Amino acid sequence: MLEEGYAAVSSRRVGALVGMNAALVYYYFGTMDGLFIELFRRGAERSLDRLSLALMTPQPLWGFWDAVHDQGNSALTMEFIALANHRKAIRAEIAGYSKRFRQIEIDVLTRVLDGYGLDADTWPAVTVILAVAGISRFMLIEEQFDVDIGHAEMIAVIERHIRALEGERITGNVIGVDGSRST
Amino acid sequence: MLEEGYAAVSSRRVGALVGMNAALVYYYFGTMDGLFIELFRRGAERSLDRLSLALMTPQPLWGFWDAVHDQGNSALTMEFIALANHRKAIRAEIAGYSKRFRQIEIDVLTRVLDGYGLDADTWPAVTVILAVAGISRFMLIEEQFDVDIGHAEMIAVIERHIRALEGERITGNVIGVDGSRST
DNA sequence: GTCTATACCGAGATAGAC
DNA sequence: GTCTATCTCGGTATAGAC
Repeated sequence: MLEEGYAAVSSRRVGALVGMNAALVYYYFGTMDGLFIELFRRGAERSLDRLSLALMTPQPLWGFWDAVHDQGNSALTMEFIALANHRKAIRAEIAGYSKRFRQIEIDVLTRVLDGYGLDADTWPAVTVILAVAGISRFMLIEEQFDVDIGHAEMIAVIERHIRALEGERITGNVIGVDGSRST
Repeated sequence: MLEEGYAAVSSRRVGALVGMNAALVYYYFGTMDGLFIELFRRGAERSLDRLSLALMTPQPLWGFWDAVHDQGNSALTMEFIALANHRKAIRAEIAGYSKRFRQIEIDVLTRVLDGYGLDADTWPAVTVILAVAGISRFMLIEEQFDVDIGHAEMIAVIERHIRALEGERITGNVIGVDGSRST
């Protein structure tokens, strides 16, 4: 799916990949849609876990930035968004998870930013979240196309603001993809 | 392509849609890739024209915001990005146009923002561009999924900053998709 | 649970008549 | 320039043996 796009994912190829028969895809997932939904769910649950961990850190803002800035799932997410364009079941799935993500981010960061003394009227927490997430994803997409004009400057600006609120990043808090904590 | 995804675009369907034979697609475009590239080019050229017009306005910042924020092209752009994941020719095409867009934006807005007295060290023009473009596109994607939590607040924050730099928006300057000027 | 066999469809692409 | 005819491939999905 990552290498050749969602259209290249077929029961025959999945079967061949795992060394089994293509018909088993239908036995286990019913339809191809079922397979895609299950695949999306597993990835989304992992991402939710990772986000929660990052937000429980002593530096939740740095944690959020790291979680959202990291590459891994970005290309796959794009593929699912394109896939959702014409598969209603998948569209509903993505919408549901997006809202869950957003709600967790809002719940935690509203308190955190308030604690840092950020004025919620000029910068509501949800706008900080949208800005960081949007800018991050945009840069990740551009990187896929080897377009990185201004990325370094953008990252510098964002990290300057995070630093002003939450202080210098303490590297020991970084949460890995597997939930591990770097030393 | 918009309604059912790029995978649903086939020579047979294109032929049927225009009431002619499927083989003509190959006569005119060589391959399906050729058709996609031509389609992308035409859309991109139109968007480039529109951007240029918006930046020639007496309020280039508002013009930029409108051009990037509106975009009926967003869903189509997502589809092309997904398509580019596994078609090298299209990937190169998108990369090239992205850089052209970015360069025009930088050329104009660097001068404009400097004229407004914005400090280029704390907020280089390219970071303003990336932020506005990234946040916009993120919200447009979310809207496709009926997720709009915090969008109104986000728009308010961005427009407040534009207003602080460029003053109240003068509606007579709005450039339509067709290049027309609203009254 | 895993397989084979198969039905059915539509994809990309080309050859060649007109 | 437009068509018909056709090749080859691989897709989704199901039936039914083992």
